[in-house]
Amino acid sequence: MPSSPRRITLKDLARELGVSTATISNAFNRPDQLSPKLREHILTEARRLGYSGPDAKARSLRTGRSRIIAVILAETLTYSLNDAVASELLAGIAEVLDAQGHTLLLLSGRQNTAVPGSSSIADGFIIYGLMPSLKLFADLPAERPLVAVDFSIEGHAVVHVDNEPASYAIARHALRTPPKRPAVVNLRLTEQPCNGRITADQALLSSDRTITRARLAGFQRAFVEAGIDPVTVPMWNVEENTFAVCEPVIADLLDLPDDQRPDLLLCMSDRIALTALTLAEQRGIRVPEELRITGFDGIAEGQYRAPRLTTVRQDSVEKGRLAARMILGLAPAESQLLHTRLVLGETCP
Amino acid sequence: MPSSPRRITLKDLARELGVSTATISNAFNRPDQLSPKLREHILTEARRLGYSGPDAKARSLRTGRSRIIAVILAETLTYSLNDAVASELLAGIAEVLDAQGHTLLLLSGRQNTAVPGSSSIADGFIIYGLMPSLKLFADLPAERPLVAVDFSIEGHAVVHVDNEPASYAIARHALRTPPKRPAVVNLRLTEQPCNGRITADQALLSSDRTITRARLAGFQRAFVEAGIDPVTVPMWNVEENTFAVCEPVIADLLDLPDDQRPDLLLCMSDRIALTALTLAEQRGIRVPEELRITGFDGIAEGQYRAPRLTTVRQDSVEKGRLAARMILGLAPAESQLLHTRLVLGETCP
DNA sequence: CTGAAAGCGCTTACAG
DNA sequence: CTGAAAGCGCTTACAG
Repeated sequence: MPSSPRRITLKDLARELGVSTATISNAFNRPDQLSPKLREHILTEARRLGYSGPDAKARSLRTGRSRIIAVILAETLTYSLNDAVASELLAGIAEVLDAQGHTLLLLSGRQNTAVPGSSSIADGFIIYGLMPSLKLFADLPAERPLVAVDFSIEGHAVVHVDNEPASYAIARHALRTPPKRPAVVNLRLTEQPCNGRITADQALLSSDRTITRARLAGFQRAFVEAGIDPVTVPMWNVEENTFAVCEPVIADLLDLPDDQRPDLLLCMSDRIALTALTLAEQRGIRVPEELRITGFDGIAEGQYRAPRLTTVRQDSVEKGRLAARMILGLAPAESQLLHTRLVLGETCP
Repeated sequence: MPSSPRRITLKDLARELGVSTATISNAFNRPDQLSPKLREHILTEARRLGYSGPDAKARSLRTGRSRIIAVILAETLTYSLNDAVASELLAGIAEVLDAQGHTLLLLSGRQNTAVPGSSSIADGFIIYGLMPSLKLFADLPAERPLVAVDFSIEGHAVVHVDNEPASYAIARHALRTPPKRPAVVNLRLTEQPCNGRITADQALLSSDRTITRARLAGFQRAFVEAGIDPVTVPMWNVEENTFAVCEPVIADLLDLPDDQRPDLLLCMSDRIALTALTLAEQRGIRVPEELRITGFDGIAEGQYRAPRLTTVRQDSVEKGRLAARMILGLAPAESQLLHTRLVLGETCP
């Protein structure tokens, strides 16, 4: 019995205890296949000899299942992990996976060099946000389940929210008090990167490329209904949903001369709206008296402050739970449209 | 050539192309082992036949390495993903792993039933925060690298920050303006769960159980130095670093009669401090005139607002990067103490 | 540069 | 309830 530094295997343990490998395997995986007494003996001895259960790599090869679900995020992991909406989604996914004895593998469609290699380990895939290229999908094992969140992939179930009606609803609410100078701050909506004012010659992404196009459509429907020609409403665009990237755009906008500065800002995300709120406070611009602001998402940070953000709440946690249930086969893999809720805060009463 | 629904394997591909399996494997893994021309042919045909590269499960079993690093979080995944400090840590870890072609598996030491089973797939482990039980470690493969973050495990490298000196520094700064009624709001520091005022008979966790004990020690050193007996400083405790859990505790504290309400709050986290700031604003208590507040962590949310939080900045992203480098063998597996930085905002000038 | 063969550590019908 | 055996899909010395 040479005590090699090598890790003990199921086979070693079987030999040691004088039983077959099947019995050891059953002790760990199918308690009903052997007497409780023998099972107890095996588990005790296993612990004593330093065997901590069947190796996951071998098991997954043998069974074809790893109990790992991969989430592929359109953005970098660094960005996604610090984004409240993506974090909520992940939390919802993790909640369900965990309860079902599965684990979460995080991949990024943006920077990741490991996707082609590592992805085949996962039992299923949840894809969040638009991928920079569709080539990625070609590398995913076609026979494994795949659910998309917040965008559509031909032939797969999608979980998304009612972006257009939600945007329409919040814009209609805001326009009930007629603004003098309404403006829209878009999130990554231009064909070419643009962090600032959108000029007339810039092409916008189509709605199959980004959900923010649907949000703009909702705003514009409300403008038309309120008798405002959408073409006359100035628009800004933000390339990334972070304070650092929003800040110069919002500063640019708030630093316009008083008679040009917008008095209503329809923002496509809470992050944009919160940035506007902070910069307005710093400049002594009173919210909502001189500037009304609306957001989108309903993240905690916008509600756990004073004044609270007027926004649209989308339940990203529930989006995550739903996607995870679909992947695990606990819910039918049918596209689901989640509804949102108008949240009236003090930034646009 | 029956086109089975089964996924094509390396072996199938070898047979199809009339070469050996070794050659196919080399085409994907060791380009230098075959002619570029043959390799190109193989890769092209592979794509045509729907073979997207060697199966990760089989590869990991064969090589013993999965290119997966597991992060085990002390809290639930739901909590951790929504906590700014944990998210920053994860972002730092992900950044390094990604650059090195590795991926991130998220596990929770708190709720996870899958840890025992799934953990053996990972090449290494990063453990964040104190585990509820040390039994967990017994199930981790002993021969794989393990790095702890923010707490110590016998025999393993640790990445942590200078909690005591940092807390001392910010308390000393705050006490430079003598407070009438200073108070401390602790984070999970009592032996028994306590969400509210800490009474004299309550035992506190020892410093090998929680980093917040070191933070309290730093505060108390500054109190003594300022001629204030720490025993006379009232303390509150918060069980979870979320707005929802902090809110009742802070409300309790702010709703004391004016002559008992603290005028200086040393908080052990930015989340606690931000909750205090929000509730103070809602009550019309002026910060910093009537109430000065300090935090700990330096999260973005505390700086991207007005007034900005006076706090201690710890670079959690760098903590994550460092831990990941150690796990991958890019940095020596030696314990590292990171330094923090005092950040003077407007909540305690 | 290529091929035949062993084996990574399991699970699972199947026969007893 | 237990045991012998096949095989999951690869990678890697090794011989040629």
